[in-house]
Amino acid sequence: MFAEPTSPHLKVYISVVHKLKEMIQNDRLTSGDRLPSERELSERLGVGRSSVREAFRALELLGLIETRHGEGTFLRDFRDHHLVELLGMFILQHGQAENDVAEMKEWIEIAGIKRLLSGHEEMIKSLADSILLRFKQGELTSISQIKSFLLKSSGNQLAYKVWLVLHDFDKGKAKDGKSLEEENINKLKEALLSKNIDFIRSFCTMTR
Amino acid sequence: MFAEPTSPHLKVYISVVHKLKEMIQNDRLTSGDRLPSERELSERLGVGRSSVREAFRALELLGLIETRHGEGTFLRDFRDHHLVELLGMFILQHGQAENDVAEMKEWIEIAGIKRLLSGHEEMIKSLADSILLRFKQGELTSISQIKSFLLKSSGNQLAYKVWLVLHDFDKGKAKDGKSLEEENINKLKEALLSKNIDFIRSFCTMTR
DNA sequence: TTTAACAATTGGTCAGACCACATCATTTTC
DNA sequence: GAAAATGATGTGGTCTGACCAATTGTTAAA
Repeated sequence: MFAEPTSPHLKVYISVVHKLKEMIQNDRLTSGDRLPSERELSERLGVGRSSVREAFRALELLGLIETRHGEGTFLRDFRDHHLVELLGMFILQHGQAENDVAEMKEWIEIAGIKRLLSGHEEMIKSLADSILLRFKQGELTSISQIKSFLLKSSGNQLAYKVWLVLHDFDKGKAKDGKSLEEENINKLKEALLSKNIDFIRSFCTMTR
Repeated sequence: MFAEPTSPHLKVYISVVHKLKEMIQNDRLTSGDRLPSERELSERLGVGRSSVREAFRALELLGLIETRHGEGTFLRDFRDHHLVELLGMFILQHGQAENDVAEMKEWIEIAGIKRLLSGHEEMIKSLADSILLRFKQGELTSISQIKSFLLKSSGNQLAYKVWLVLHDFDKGKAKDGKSLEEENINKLKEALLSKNIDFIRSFCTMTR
């Protein structure tokens, strides 16, 4: 996955990262599962413990794994990643990146909802009802939460996950606190039923 | 920046990351500049070299720094970060429905090209000409390559990177070998100039 | 049964060794 | 004198072994 074109001397810690990746998918490990100990990995892979640690530390900084002193190393839920902080630390000083994030997030929102609208009439209706209900119950209180709900329901789980990541980055910049009246929800419901993409698009961009 | 609520025992390599960050800001270091050597940092910060290395390896995996054997460690352009690949590696691992990948890829293609078409007439024209020229020169030989070229030019570098990752995963499934005649390229050029989204959409889905 | 002490496992950190690579000054060679 | 071989030095790459600290499970004592 990473460039290793000219050099046949792939760094050991990188190879460990790759091995871990394989191990995770082969053994179907999911968040919370434990990874082998540093010493065991060191033996099994025939590399020094320090190399294993370099790989672990890198993944830990990313928030992809979690290490607990005396217990072991565990896989984390990807949603807990620290990329936000990390990139904020080093990247987001660069204005361009922020725009890219916001824009791409919007692309996913629109495309995802469009996909949703291509589904059965019944499904859309019950979804719209569900949104209204949840709003009244105080479960959905912001535009972002509604968008999240819609995307999760849209059927493309990958796009939903990516959206979550982008949303993390974008958060703070977007003004998501806008008053959300029942009026708006009803309009949204109508727009969904009538497949009024234009309104939906304006709804999605309400936060900026 | 990172959570260190209960534990007063901040891991050493994390503190090194922080020190590096300060160092970078205080000394106004930019991409290409050299960072102190591992041994020097180890002394200056009063920590073991292995801890410095753990911090360096983490930042290297992220693509924030670059390490050259025998030379030293250098700051990279933040825009080259490997974040997308890393996330892809772990988000896409769970046998994500291949359909999701292909679909999302398409979303990015369409949205990216739409964005492109909202640019200046001149730009679009020269871009179309450029594609035709490169095709004749044998530089662009497949539909994917053309899409890649278009997306890279579209302006959203983040979306382009994500597309590349998705393409990596999608590759092999798509039949990209379809005969690509100059005829097709000319039609694409026309479609770009006339902003014929429908044709472009069909062009993008030609590989499946 | 409950509690206390202990042993084993695991991560956290450091120090030192050795190799490979790059650079530059020095020396040798032509 | 110019070019090529040489070697010293600095740097990253990796491994090993040591020791500390946190956690857990086992065992022995109360």
